[in-house]
Amino acid sequence: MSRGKYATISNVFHLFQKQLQEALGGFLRRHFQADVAVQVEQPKQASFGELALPVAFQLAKALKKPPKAIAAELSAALPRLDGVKETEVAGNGYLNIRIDRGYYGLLLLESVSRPPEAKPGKIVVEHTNINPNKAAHIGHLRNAVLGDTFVRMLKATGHCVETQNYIDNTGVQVADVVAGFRFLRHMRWPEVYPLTVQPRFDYVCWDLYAQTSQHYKDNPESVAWRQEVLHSIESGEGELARIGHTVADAIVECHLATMRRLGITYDVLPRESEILHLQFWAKAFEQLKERKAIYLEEEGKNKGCWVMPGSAFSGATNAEGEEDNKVIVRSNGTVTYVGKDIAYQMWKFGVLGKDFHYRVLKTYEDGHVIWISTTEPAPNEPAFGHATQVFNVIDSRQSYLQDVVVAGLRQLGYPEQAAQSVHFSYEMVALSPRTCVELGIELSEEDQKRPYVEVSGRKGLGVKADDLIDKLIEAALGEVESRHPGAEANRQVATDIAVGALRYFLLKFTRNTVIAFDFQEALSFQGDTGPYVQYAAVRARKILRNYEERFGALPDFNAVLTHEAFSSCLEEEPLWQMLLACSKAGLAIEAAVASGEPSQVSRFAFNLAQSFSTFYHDYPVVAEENARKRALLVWMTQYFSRQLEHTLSVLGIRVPAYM
RNA sequence: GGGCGCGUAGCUCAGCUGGAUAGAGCAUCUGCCUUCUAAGCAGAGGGUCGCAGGUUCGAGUCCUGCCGCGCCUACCA
Repeated sequence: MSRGKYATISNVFHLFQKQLQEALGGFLRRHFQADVAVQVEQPKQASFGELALPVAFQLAKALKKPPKAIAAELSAALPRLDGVKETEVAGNGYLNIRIDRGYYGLLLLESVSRPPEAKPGKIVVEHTNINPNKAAHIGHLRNAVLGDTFVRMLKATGHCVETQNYIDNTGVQVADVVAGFRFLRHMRWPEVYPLTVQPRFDYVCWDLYAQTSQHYKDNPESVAWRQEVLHSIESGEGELARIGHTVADAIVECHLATMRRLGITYDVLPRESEILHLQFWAKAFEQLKERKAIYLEEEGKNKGCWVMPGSAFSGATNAEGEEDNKVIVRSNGTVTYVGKDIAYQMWKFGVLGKDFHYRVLKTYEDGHVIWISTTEPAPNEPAFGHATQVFNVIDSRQSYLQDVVVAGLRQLGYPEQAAQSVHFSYEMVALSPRTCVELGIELSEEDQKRPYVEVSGRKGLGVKADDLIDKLIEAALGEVESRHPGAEANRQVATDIAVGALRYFLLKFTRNTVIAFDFQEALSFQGDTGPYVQYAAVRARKILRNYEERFGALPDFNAVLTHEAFSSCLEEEPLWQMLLACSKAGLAIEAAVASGEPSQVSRFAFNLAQSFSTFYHDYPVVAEENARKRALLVWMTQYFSRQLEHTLSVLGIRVPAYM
């Protein structure tokens, strides 16, 4: 739980825009007695100026005048505003504003980068949440990368964030793998344990889980194994429970290692086993009954179950046109997953009236500590939870269940917590038919016609995360080797590129787009990709290095870059456009946080990189003969470098040492 | 049946609270490596924004109805 380490970003454009809005708002009140919120847009075309005000359209109705006339009147009456060079009426009534480039350049030069203003409250983001019974696949990666990036975005904008990764170590999926070891492979704990300390134990379980699922399908009576394992795990006694814990703990380690490769980590891992043993559910059950959020069904198909009425969470009706109630406690007295999830969500907000204990699971070289829940108190335990807002990163297929959880909070009398519970949903990652063929997956005729095929852990159908990362590293290594044969850091560079490519690939789609995963696309390092953006960052650094080698040091920018210098140099449109784009980094990240859409950040990074690539091609910096212009170019390179690298750090993408 | 989402260039996707001539990447074609690395740059072709109505100064964007596709709708998670 921490504020960002992202110390700095220059957010001048945002501030400039705000000032302008305020000045204009004041003017409108005085001049037209009109109290309107001044909207500011980005003009469609750069030639229209830097800011477009549709204010005349807003006023047209009230003033009963055509927008164009109002815009003209406004333009004429408007007092001089700091940093505004001129205003212009365009289109059907837009008031376009051209920024004084010299003024703006100085503003950027003098702007002190400072940490974002600390926002009040505490945000809990829960992501990853992979069942600890098999290797992670690309679907899990989308979850983790989205969650991790959103965490970075929040920290970069000054929020206090705690990252949780919930571990369902007592569930059906773990039970099935345990059943596989014990009953299918007839192994006892002493035989299972050595496997768990082998590398890629998660791959062993991947196959075993698929095998067990298939066995259930062929021998339905063997599903009884699952019950036996679950009972053992729940009581915490017996060999099955022991195998279960050993397996789950080992797989969690595998998952943490996989995510670590992508720069993803967590603050705390709350486990299902502690929710069970600390009786979180009993506490929630009390409250749910007491506040009449659920009731005991006395007839019908749900007889003997405690259910939440369908009216509480949706207007959905079933095939018979009746409202669908949701079973929270089964007729045999056991609680469903949703029930436990309600208790967990209450805990996140600190309204359950119970808490975990914690111990340190591991400490990384950089000092980062991951805590894990325990049942026993320990000295100097940190406090987790007690959030003011909670984001649950969970795929959109579970929106129904998330609705039930939120309804639970509302019915319990926690309307604010309900309102602050956000299902940060995203669509699944499927496989393109072409990739299925590559993987040797046989497709039915039906599936061949579809644009994508759903992955299935149960069937062992999917692309394992570590395989994909390995494949990306190999591909990147090939490219790096061809450019820098035998160079020392090639392995590290290839890894940075692979991770950049993967994270970018998973982030470039908006959340509600189904990704049809395709190897060819994911392995591409050209165009709209992570490596393209990294390449721009690498080139910018190289220019700065070359400049220092050639001239000893960077120029004294404050001395050389005057208003006049900026004014004349920034007459050149491409230079101005790039500078302007760079100055919008902070705005882009804030907008992306507001809309909850990490893809906006990756798109911004790409556009910025494009803008620099053109600059790189058109303006040889070090070779520039005019000293003043050379200073401006190298300053711009430095400014770009800072802004892009900040944006990349928010995306969790590293800048390789070379490319 | 109901809930949610999607349908934009050959393919994969952007398009913020309605705004100016609908944008990228890939693929195709044409140029550019004795110049800070060509994982790059410049350019060309390619569109009835699923269909039909409506709302208004203005609709890819909002509303209604269709058509097609996906996911969800378990005493599984």
